Amino acid sequence: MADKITPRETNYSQWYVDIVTNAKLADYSPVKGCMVIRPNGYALWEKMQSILDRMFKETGHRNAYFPLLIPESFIKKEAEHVEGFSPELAVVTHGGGDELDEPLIIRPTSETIIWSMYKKWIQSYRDLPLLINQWANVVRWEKRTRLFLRTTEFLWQEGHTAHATEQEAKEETLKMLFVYQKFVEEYMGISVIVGEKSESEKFAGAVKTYTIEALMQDKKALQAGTSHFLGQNFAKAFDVSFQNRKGDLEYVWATSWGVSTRLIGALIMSHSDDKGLVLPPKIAPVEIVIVPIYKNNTKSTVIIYAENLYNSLKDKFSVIFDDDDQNKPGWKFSEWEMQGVPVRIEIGPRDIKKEQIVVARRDTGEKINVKRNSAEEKIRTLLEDIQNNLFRKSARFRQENTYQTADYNEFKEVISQKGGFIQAGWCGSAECEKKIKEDTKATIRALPLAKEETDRRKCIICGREAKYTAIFAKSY
RNA sequence: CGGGAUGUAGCCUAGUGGCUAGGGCGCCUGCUUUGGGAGCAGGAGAUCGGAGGUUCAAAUCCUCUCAUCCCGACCA
Repeated sequence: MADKITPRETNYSQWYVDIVTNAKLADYSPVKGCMVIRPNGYALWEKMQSILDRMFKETGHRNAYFPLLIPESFIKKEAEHVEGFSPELAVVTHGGGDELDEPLIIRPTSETIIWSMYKKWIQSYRDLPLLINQWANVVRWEKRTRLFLRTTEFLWQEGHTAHATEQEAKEETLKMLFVYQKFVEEYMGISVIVGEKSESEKFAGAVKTYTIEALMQDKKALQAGTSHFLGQNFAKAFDVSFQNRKGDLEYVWATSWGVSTRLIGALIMSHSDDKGLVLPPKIAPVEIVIVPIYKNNTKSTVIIYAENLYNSLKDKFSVIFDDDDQNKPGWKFSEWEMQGVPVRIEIGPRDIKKEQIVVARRDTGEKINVKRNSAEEKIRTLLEDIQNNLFRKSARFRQENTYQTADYNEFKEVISQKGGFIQAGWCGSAECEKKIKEDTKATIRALPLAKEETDRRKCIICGREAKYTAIFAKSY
């Protein structure tokens, strides 16, 4: 059979599309730019949700749900916010057969509706902090869409918090940024740069935007999560104030932070190979698949042996026993590899004789023989090993594709020939940032929080004193 | 929103004006198989993306339109 997945070398974009469709993660919808998330893709999202949701709750947040439809006037209340989002709004003009008095927008994000409610809920410092998260869908009318990475409608979570002091809101912003970092690195196995966004790249309406940036296999950057310090911008726009202990009225300080189904795209482009999806065990909906191998005369023996193993594992792992009689083992191997299952167990008559099982790992393709009586322990270790290996690979990849330069010609050379992250000095001016973008298509992905010792004290463009060490890259 | 490509069965595809649109995968039935995408036999499935036009005759030519992908400009 012909290969279903276009090799990365041949066409990286097509490879990505092939992975998504062949692993049955998503499919195109009848509406342009929208996608259907299929059970395999949705199971991934549910897994991410459950881990993140736990982390949000551990940091004191509660879930709520705000409406999909927002009065058009709300979005216009914050100047930068409206400017940023106007081009990508979907607007509802009719309802129940009649034209609406005021058009409704479908939320592109929920700051405005949430802050209109916070106005009602916050009067006193005793009402603060208010720590709310919501899991929702949002719609942004995009010119160019790509499965998971940028679709017209997508799923995400958005945290919206209100605080009595600037300091506390800033701490919250960073706290959640680090929650994202932990989640993406420890669970998704993706190494990220943690940093602040430049003025031109920050969220419309934010005072400061922070980001975790990952590097995909094609050496392009992907913003994997953002956390914003909103200052008092929305509090002022929606007149949300509180009385402090002294009885004075003050505006509330705000944050918002989100990750989306785009993370699934990041996951695919970080770990997967030409055989299909590769999933880190901690995020894999199915950790183990057992494939029995038999001839007619050995079938019952093998099935019983395999079923026995399945029963001993099923309470400890997420495991599937693929006893489908229609497909041959080779077909199953390919299929489960395509779907990214981290560990495959093969059991045939030869193994039963030796009281062993064959264990194949998805990340390296390596097969090992494991004694039946130590199976559980070995598999547990192996899953951990795969998880660690994927993260190490991701970290090494990012490191190996991060360059440092103080010379603009070299900068341009690296961006166009190699890709990856480039660390360089930046004076902080929008002009220099713009020039780089025009020359090379690279943007500032982050101003890393971890200040590394560098000797790049000059701006890569203008040669003036550098205020920042910036990470540049072409991005999604 | 510009440039390019593509639309023929669930998927891939042959078919540059001429008879009943051909093949592969998948699907259904039966038998044989099963350690890296099995074999044989039989079977179902297509108003050729849509609309209009040219012609004795259109999947094929023309016009319009819709959709998707790829590449750019804008964005989680």
